[in-house]
Amino acid sequence: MASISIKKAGPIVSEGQDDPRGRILSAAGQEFAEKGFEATTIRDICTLATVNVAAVNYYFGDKHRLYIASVRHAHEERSQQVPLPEWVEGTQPVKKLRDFVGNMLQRMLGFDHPPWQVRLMLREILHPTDACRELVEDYIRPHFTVLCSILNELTDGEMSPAELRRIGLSVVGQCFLYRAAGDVVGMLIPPNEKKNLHNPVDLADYITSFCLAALGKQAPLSVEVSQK
Amino acid sequence: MASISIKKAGPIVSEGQDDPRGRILSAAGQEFAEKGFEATTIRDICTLATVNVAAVNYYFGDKHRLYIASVRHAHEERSQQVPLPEWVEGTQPVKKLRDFVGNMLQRMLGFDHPPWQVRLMLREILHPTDACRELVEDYIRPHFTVLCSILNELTDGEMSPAELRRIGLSVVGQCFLYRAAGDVVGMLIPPNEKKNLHNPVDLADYITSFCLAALGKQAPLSVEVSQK
DNA sequence: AATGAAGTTAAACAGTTGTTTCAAACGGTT
DNA sequence: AACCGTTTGAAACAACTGTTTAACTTCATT
Repeated sequence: MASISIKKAGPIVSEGQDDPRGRILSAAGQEFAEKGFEATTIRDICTLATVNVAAVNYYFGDKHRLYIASVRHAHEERSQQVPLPEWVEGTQPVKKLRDFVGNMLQRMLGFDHPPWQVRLMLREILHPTDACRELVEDYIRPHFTVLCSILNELTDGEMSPAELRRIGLSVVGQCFLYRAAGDVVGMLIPPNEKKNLHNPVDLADYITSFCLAALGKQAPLSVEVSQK
Repeated sequence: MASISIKKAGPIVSEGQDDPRGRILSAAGQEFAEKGFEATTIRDICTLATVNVAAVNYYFGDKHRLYIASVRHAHEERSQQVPLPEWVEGTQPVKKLRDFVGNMLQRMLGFDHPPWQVRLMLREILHPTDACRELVEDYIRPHFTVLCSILNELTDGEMSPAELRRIGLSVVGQCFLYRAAGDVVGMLIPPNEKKNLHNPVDLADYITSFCLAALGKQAPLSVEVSQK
């Protein structure tokens, strides 16, 4: 009746080929990332996962709880795929900032095709649902906190937490645009320019320079760039 | 049979209360902006517009063409609602940049509740469909071109078009984050901080300062801010 | 071998979807 | 009034949706 027992993932789950729950989770993530919650059908997911339609209800209860679980699955996987860089004691904050920006772009844009995990998280950021709070607390906030502490080092503790957060958002915003509005950005700039400049490495160098210059930790862009 | 005559809007359409086509367009825009294409039903739209379900097919052919039309309608309306500022001959480029950023934030964030037009366009930017190309060419590119020309003035023509575009994207990105990821930003910062700092005026001042400092047209942030 | 829980299946359910049909109502012109 | 193209209306259509049912298999434990 009211008590439906739903199979939960144990602490250690072997996500091999004979793990229906894992296959559903992976298939659901890809479909949800591609088409969104409403446009994705349980039948599509189950076809991709090669399981019966009833399996979703059996393992997750319903479509909504499957979505929640797939978002969690996505950011857990992505945390492992692209972990935060670790710095040795005494690393220059300038280098830390450059590493962090490069890491963030790597995580957001990926090497070639952005993995579905990021696209799914992006959907949740843009149009938050129940899955958003956990995503923010477990994934986004920790990263943002690291960024703010780097900026705090960089400015020798001269700035208030509020100012640090605002600067942090400027850093994130510049990266975020390429991830969220990448298609439109690609339409605004010439194709060859996109190939030459819009790769994780050059973008990270540029965005870091832009921010360092704004903070007075490096010569302004207009001077430096115009001289080269 | 194959030739279905669809009522097209003439050059001048009175969008009064007795204009079913206009009512459908407006209702569709709001619904699409709120829920997206798939999750929005024709019946919802027609109920909101107080017309019969058959009216959508009569005036627009099908749901997809209604969507295309409503995106066009959205950016046409928004262009009139928040036109680009006009500057008198000899206006300082610094002021132009500040005006432009303020204008962009106004357009993106709105005064209080962001109008549905912007949210609909945002959806198209994030997950482009057929309606995107027209949106970019008629709405986004003209604005971006103005921004780049302001940056060109500001840097005394020292920078290449490619560099100007990249800096332009830095400006846009900082604004875009608050619009696209506003909910998550709101979760990352304390509530009172959001009220105090995250309004169009203060944000425009800050973002402009950040960019001017990066370009060496103003003292760096860390010095200026830490002294006040 | 018998048991019973766990897993899987095809089929069906009730509700909603976009779209179409066709008759009625409208509004101007003859 | 009679005509006509244009617009509206309620109802129906077939297809698809998430979800459930109940029969079936699998397989370790007794």
